[in-house]
Amino acid sequence: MGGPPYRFDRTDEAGSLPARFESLEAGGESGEVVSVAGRVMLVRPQGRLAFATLKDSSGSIQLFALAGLTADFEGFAKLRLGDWVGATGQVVRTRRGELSVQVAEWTLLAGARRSFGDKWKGVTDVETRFRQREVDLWANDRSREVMTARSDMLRMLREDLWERGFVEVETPVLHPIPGGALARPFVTHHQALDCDLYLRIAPELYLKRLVVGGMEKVFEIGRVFRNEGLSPRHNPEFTMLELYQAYADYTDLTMLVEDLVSGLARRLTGSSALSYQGSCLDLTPPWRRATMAELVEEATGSPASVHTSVDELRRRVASAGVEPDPAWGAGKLLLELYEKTTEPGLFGPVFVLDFPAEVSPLARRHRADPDLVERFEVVVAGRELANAFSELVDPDDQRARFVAQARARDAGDSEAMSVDEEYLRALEYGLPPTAGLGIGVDRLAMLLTDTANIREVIAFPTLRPER
RNA sequence: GCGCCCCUAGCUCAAUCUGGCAGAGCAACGGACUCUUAAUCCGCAGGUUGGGGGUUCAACUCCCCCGGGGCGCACCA
Repeated sequence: MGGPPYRFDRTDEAGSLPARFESLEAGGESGEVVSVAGRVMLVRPQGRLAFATLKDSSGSIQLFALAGLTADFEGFAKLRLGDWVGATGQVVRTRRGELSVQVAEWTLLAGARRSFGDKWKGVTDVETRFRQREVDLWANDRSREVMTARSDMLRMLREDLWERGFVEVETPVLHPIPGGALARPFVTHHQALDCDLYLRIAPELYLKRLVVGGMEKVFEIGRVFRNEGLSPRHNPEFTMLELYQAYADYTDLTMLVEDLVSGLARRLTGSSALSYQGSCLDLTPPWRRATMAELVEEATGSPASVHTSVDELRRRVASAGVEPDPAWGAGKLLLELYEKTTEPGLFGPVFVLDFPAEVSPLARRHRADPDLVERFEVVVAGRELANAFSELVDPDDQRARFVAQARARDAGDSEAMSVDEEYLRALEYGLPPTAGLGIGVDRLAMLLTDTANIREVIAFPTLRPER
């Protein structure tokens, strides 16, 4: 059979050569033969000499071909940008000081029929970059760096959690009832079972069932799907880290979040104080802790809580520019007030503590105030990064919260939850005191790679299909 | 979903404001060149200006519809 070879024996990565041959002088020959492989990024044919820049995933190296020395020199001089080449030869340094592989033998590993072509500007068109990520990754080093950083981040996250005794699990993506978050799901259909299934909006309920079963520390890093709009901070499918720890409450998780995130920043960027989109972001613990009520008062100048009169809350929500729904209680009104007046001004890192029970159907009531729950959101760089709470363990209270959600759902709230009997049955077996945490992994990757658009950290972000 | 902006050669961009022959660099193709570094030089080719309709003697340019994209708003992580 013809065509390109089925394999190629590479001895060295391009990026490893400069350090190894640091002492080689200009015009010098090392006497060492290496084989390298990669993509041709530039070609500089020059009569009976030719230079090419070869790039692999570790870096670049110059190939140096000579008519009298290189097999099929004519073919080499005709390489096109984008061709994949394997080359073998002695490592030399040219007279001008460029470390090179002096090509004796070479082979075309894959020809590029298409090339993006511009050596200087590469590919900048956003649509091309995300629709044809293969071209983006080839043309833009930065894109590969971001992908690699994301992988490093995930590895470190897992290592951290394993060291702390957490067990990684996988739970269903296809859910008979979407639960664990307030969001509109994607619907699909199973032919053999002849029933609709929903792509998960959160793994939460299944993970807590594992805790019921005795798995005291579990986590899952997985894709979740929400049928909502796209934005620079929202992709319909995104990656969530959720973890559950028995015998712990939400205060324990504040410390865990601080440690995890600042530790990642330090190991990935070298410092727990980093620069994000031109702003200084210091993730060194401890982070500020403040209740939602305190923050609203701070931002608006007058006190507000779930115990403020509904009339006053309604008035203040209206003056913040939101038409209050008559069905909203004090809790929902306070959350609206917070989201409109306070959250936009937060940069963080800050723990926003103690949410209204009304808007938190899976969280346990606050030990000091039954109208609140023990829940926090983490705001970092002006956006929500994580959400956590002491888990609701009482099956009767959970049923009541589900029923309230179902009523809202019947009243037209497409993001409200349904009553999940399977989950209630699990709770009846006994869920020990447990704290649970969710972190938006893509947003964490954005922070750590200093990228402004969630699409930068997702290899193939959701786009409208080409027609 | 609503508002504003963008779409010109394979890539990066001019020409659009003020309607008057669609251009350049890179890539590609042909050629020259024995140390280049975005090599250089000579030559050649490359377009239904996102699609459709309208106004006009004349439309990349002005108007309308459609498609795709970006940002903002809304919702969320």
